[in-house]
Amino acid sequence: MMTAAKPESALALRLERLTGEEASCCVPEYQDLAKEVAASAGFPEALQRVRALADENRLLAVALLKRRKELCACEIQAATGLTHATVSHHMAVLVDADLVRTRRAGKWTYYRLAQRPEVSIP
Amino acid sequence: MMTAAKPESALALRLERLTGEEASCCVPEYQDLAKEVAASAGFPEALQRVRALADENRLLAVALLKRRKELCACEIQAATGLTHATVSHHMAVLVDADLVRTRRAGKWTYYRLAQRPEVSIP
DNA sequence: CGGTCATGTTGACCAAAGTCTACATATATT
DNA sequence: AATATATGTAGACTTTGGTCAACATGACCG
Repeated sequence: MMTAAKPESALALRLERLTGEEASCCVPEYQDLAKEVAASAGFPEALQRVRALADENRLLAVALLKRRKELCACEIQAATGLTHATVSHHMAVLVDADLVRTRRAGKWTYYRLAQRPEVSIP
Repeated sequence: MMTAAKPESALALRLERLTGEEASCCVPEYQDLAKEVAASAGFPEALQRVRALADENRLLAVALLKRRKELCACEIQAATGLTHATVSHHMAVLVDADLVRTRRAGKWTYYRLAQRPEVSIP
């Protein structure tokens, strides 16, 4: 189900590395602020959401789901012209980001937008 | 100034390629809908915006700009721990996407959020 | 059951994008 | 002018991530 690993963000590592070096003007202040923001509740979620939308085909999928309430995987495949494997991958990313929900009906898997598919700056 | 080329979207090419082949269920319908949506006014802009935000450091930058009204490049460098070259690159992406504006004051370049830095599903 | 259809999963390939060093430009200061 | 500071640019390197073919799963139907 597309496990989204979070192995110690590169940003956090870089900020850590920077600590103590050349404190030119107001480095520590902005460093602390950055750490605070990056560690805040909404930041990782917001990042995951915008990254999920930052692909032409995934954005198209959610845009289509905004117009048709539900679409099955094969319909999204038809709309995008991708292989079913790629469609499955993309939809998993959207589901992981909680932008899309799934409903299983027999052989078919239907996708629909989550209640609040909004994205915002954290 | 970071020219964002738009060389005949891969999606459009794939949709074109698919036309006429194996019209299984309702392929043409969703194909047409997809083309219509992808070609609509808001789609390319929305895609550019979410892609601009879909990076940890750029999202951090706009999140900081949401708290401090203005930041100069060196402050963003301090906050992210990146080199000034990389910061310059990232901010250019945000400016290109019209999420951030610049103001030049002597040696310093100040960045602030654009009036409507919202992102939405097209 | 055995077969077919719709979908999920895995591994490999490759293009896109982030990052850095080195160099260039611009503004201010002495 | 000459030097220092702040930022932009160009090229190379490296990682990320989109894509597909091949295989696996799961549900329906004869």
